[in-house]
Amino acid sequence: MILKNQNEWALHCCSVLSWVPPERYLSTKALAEFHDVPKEYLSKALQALSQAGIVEGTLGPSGGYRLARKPSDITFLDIVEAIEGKGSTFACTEIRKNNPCRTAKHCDNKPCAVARVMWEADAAWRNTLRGVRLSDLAKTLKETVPADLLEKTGAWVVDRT
Amino acid sequence: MILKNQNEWALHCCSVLSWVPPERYLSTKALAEFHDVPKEYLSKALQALSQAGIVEGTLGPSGGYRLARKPSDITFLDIVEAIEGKGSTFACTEIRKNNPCRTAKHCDNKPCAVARVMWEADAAWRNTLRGVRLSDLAKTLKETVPADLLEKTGAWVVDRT
DNA sequence: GACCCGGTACTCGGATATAATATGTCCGAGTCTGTACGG
DNA sequence: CCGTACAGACTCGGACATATTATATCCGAGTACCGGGTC
Repeated sequence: MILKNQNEWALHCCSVLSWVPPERYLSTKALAEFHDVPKEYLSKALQALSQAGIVEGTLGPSGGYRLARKPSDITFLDIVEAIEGKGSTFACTEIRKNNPCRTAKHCDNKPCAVARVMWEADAAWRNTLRGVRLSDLAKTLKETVPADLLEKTGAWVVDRT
Repeated sequence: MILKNQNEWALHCCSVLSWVPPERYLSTKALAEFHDVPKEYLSKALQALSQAGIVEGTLGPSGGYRLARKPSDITFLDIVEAIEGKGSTFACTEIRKNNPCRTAKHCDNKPCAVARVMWEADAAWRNTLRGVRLSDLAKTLKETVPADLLEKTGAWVVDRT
C-alpha cells in the first residue's frame, strides 16, 4: 500500500501555484515542464484539484490554473483528499460476521473493534495533514531553500502566467 | 490508496490465535473456515506473519500456527507492517530536482519539505497502531462482545487445536 | 480612429489504452504424526 | 511388547491466472486572443 505519486505532484504544483500573481493563470504545460512529468497525466491531478475547489482553471491562450483560495486556507489534507478520496484507508468487510458460532440473535451494536483501531490511526494521519497549510509550506521553503533559487523560480513562474 | 484486506484478515487471525492453548497450533484451514476466506490466499498472510516473527508454524498433522509472543508483546503495527511492509506510505521521487532554475551548485542539505510533512503524517499513523496491543484488543472484545459468543468461540478454537 | 466579428491557437475535460499491483488459485517438495507391520 | 517403515495430513514456497487500480496517452469541446473588416 502506497500513495499515488499524483499526491506528490499535486502538492508541489499547489506550492508553485502560490507564486502566481492574482488574476493570472499558469498552464498545465508549464507545471509539467517545471516538474518534468507527463503533461497529460498531470492534467488529471489538476482536474481533481479543480473539482475539489482547491484550484480553478480557465481556457484559451494565457489560460491555466491558479489557487482558488488563499494558501492559508488550503491544508495538505485538502490536497491529498482531492487525489486519494475522502474514504478511510482501511475497509472493514465485517468478517467477524462469518464466525460460525454466531447466531441470528447476536446483533452488532458496536463497530468492529479491529476497525475502530484502524480508523483511529487513519484519523491521526489525516489530523497531521490537516494541521499543515500551504502557507506553512511556503514559510518552510523560505527558510530552507537558497534565496537566489526561490527568486529565480518565482520569476520563472511569473514569466509564464 | 487503500490497505490490503489481508491486514484485516491478519489482525482477526491474530485475535483468534490468542485463544490457542500453549504448545498447541491452529491450522490455516480452521482460520479460513472461521473467517470464510480463501484458505490458499490467507496462507500468504500467515506466511508473512510467520516471517515477521509474530506467529510460528509447524508442519504435519495437528500443525498450524500459534502466536510467537505474548499478546501484550504484539502491537497492531507489528501485524500491519508484516503485511504492508515497513516502508513509508509516501514515496518522495525528488521532483524538486527537476526545477529548471536549479544549477549544479544547489545541493539539498535537507529532505524535501513536502516529503517531511507526509512522513510525519505516516509516523502519526504508525504511532497510533503501535499504541494498541493484541491484549488491548482482547480486553475490548471482552467488554463489547456477548459473553456466550466469546465462550462458544473459544471452545470452537480449542476444539480444533 | 473605434468598434465588431470571425478565425486561430491554446486551454481544459473526459474517454481511452497500457502497466503494475492486489487478489485468488493451484501444485509439488518437505516434514511431522499416527498407524500398521514385523521382529 | 517394542521398534521401524509407511501412509496421510499439513505447512511452506513458488508458479500461475484474474480483477482492480495506477499510470500514461489521446482527442474533442470550449474559450480567449488577434487580426481584419466595417462604420
